[in-house]
Amino acid sequence: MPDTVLASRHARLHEARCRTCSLSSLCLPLALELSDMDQFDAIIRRRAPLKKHDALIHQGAPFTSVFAVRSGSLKQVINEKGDEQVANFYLPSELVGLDAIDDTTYPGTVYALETTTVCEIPFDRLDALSEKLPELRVQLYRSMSKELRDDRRMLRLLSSKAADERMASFFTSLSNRFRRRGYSPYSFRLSMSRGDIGNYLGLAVETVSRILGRFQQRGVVATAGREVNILDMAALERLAEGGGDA
Amino acid sequence: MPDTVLASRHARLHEARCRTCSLSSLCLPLALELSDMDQFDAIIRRRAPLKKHDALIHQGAPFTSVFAVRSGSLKQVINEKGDEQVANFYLPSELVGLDAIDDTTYPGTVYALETTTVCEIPFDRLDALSEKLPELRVQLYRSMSKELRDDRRMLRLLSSKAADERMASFFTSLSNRFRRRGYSPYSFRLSMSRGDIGNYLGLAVETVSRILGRFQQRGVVATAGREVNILDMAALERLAEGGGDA
DNA sequence: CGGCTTCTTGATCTCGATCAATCAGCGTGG
DNA sequence: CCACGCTGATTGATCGAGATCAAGAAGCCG
Repeated sequence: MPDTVLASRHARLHEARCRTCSLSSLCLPLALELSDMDQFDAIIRRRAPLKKHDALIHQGAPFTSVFAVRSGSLKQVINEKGDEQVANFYLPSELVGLDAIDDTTYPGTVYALETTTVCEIPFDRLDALSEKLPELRVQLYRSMSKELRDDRRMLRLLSSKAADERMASFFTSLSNRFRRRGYSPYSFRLSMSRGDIGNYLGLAVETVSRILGRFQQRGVVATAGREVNILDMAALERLAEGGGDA
Repeated sequence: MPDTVLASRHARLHEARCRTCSLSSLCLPLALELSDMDQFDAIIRRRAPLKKHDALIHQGAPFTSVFAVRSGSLKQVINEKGDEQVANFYLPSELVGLDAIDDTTYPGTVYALETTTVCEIPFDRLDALSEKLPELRVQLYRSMSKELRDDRRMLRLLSSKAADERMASFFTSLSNRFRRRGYSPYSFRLSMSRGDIGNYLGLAVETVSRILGRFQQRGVVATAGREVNILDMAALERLAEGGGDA
């Protein structure tokens, strides 16, 4: 193994510490003191970056760890008898694998949508450490609770909203998540395909396309390929909340 | 306050101990030793039974406790601008309120569907106790994880299944939950109205009715009012899994 | 440049929503 | 105890949003 590789890996490992991670204020160690953060840091396993289409987790594999997204993005796909269903997207600072704790296997395959790096957090170590660090424990409860709440939002979306409300909602959700991470909430690039979006929202690809067209006509959201520009955030939010017309 | 009331309350409080509760093997203290169970017992607050239509939790109220259902059943209703959406049903041994930990208010109103008793578990006490009892902590993680997983199942249902698959899925889910609790998985009484079911599954009441009629014709499920008889479980499960024809 | 996949646009068809009417329970009060 | 009224459930008729089928257009990479 050439020196340069070793050197760059060392650099990566070094920078991959929570203390220096720009996401630490959004991620699990959010509420920890510096000294506690070092303890947390010590249980984290660094991972080589995933390439697009690589699987981080295989459906049915035994649960061992949760993963924090460091950069890039992922999708969770649940396969039931050949029928594939996109169940979730994960952006930086979000935790992957919390839905596997219960029955000890991962319920879906998680693919990288682009080049993606994650921090692996072995769950037994995390649990043990959460015994000593109440702030960590609470943060873990909160992360799971937040995911529950988001899922309920999604349930509401799917069971009672029309196609354009779903799309609007999808964009406002992404927009908010980018905003929290310090990126522009108005202009971003989708890492998932139209197919993924449609599958996730319970819509046909063609419908996704058509609705994007309509949004563009109405001057609400402009899309060019995977580039998204939100032109009228207020209108978009009105749409998302079921305000049939905007 | 007359003696009889005091006496009966005392009796209720006495019997309402995890150690003697028939649900303890399904509920939070599931993995606890007897001595630990007493500690757990000590933080639980007993509650007077709820009558049908009573609200256990009001949407937006500050989060303080989770509740374990002891008998009866509940529904969670999320109200967004006058639009009501049934987000969940809770049966005995299930935990209510886990989705409120994150942002410190309850996201929906929880109504009793019939006479219902619950155990109130103040969350700060629970968290503190979970520091000492690793089994309790793990059980709490597992409960949340299970709910996450169930929600994902539901998402899949709503985003990609047809009306009769949803109904079939709803029945198999209920059936399994009754089975785990030692009741007949083939014959039970619905505590929720057709309206609630339709709202929950994203279907119109009329559609629910029609599908029940179809199930009955085909000899899969017989319903008489709120009484349900599953006649052909295999066919029902095939239907639920998207086997279009049964 | 060809051979992919992904995306868009158009035409048709279907499932389930909606509207409307009747029916069955069921608690209330005369 | 029964008639009344109310809510919940069933059944029928119609309509529309979105799926599906079909065909191009536009990226994208070897």
